[in-house]
Amino acid sequence: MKRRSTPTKEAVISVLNASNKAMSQDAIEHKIEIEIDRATIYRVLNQFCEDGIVHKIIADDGKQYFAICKKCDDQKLPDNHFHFRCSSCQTIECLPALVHFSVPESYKVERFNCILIGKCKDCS
Amino acid sequence: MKRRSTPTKEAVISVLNASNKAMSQDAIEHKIEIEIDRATIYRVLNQFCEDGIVHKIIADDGKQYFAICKKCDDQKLPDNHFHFRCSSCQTIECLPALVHFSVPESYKVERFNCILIGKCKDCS
DNA sequence: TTATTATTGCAACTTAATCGCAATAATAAT
DNA sequence: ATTATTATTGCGATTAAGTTGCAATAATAA
Repeated sequence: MKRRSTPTKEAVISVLNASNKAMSQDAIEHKIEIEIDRATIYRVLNQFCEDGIVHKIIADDGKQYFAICKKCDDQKLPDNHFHFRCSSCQTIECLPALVHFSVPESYKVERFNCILIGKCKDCS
Repeated sequence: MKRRSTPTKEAVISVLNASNKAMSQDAIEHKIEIEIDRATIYRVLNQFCEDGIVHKIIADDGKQYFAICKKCDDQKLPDNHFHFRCSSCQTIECLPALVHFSVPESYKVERFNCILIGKCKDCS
């Protein structure tokens, strides 16, 4: 499916670019000036994920968060670092720390979703 | 609140003990012989989590999974290891590998939720 | 045996996310 | 420019996970 550039996509990208945090659909919707439907935002975000422009984090609240991470562009995995959720200010951000692990014989790891929860630098 | 022992609690514990995997409320309900309400199972599971008998994992599908992990009884954190979700058989299990990380200055980590996704030993 | 209160089932509710479909609009073709 | 193609959007409905209030039930203490 060929992609088209639309005001919605530009608005979403621009909000994510302006943020150094991962954002939920809800947070993105509130940050955008123009009115965009919830379903549309999800569709656009998921498309960005498919295209590798954005990565999705499932936080320990079970919700989806989306981020443009400048640091991890050149990495093999699109999203190979830890994420941090602050239990005070409820924000989620990418950490520089990469995830390292070893798995038992004959397990194959395709991707991962690793969140640390605690107090961020502004809240501790 | 003092705890009482009930058939529901015994059934849930017994199912989790018999499993070497983490289980969702739904999976637990289907495995139990007697009929138990969804809300009750959640309440019992969350109580077990509070009491440190069971630990809860939020998988990358956003759903809650519960496990009794024999390995991590004596650890400082109740749940300080990686979890693995098999993208073929959809099971989630505790891995022996502990989570190691470093965070930037002045971040305080309280707990974490780390999942690796891929093919388990039976499916690879 | 009775009293206390933790537990349960039921129904209703909340929230996140998805989906089908018709209308709209970005791009390609003429 | 104009038209045709089809990706995108908004709307409404829907699904699914999980929670909550409340009255009835049952485990434990008295």
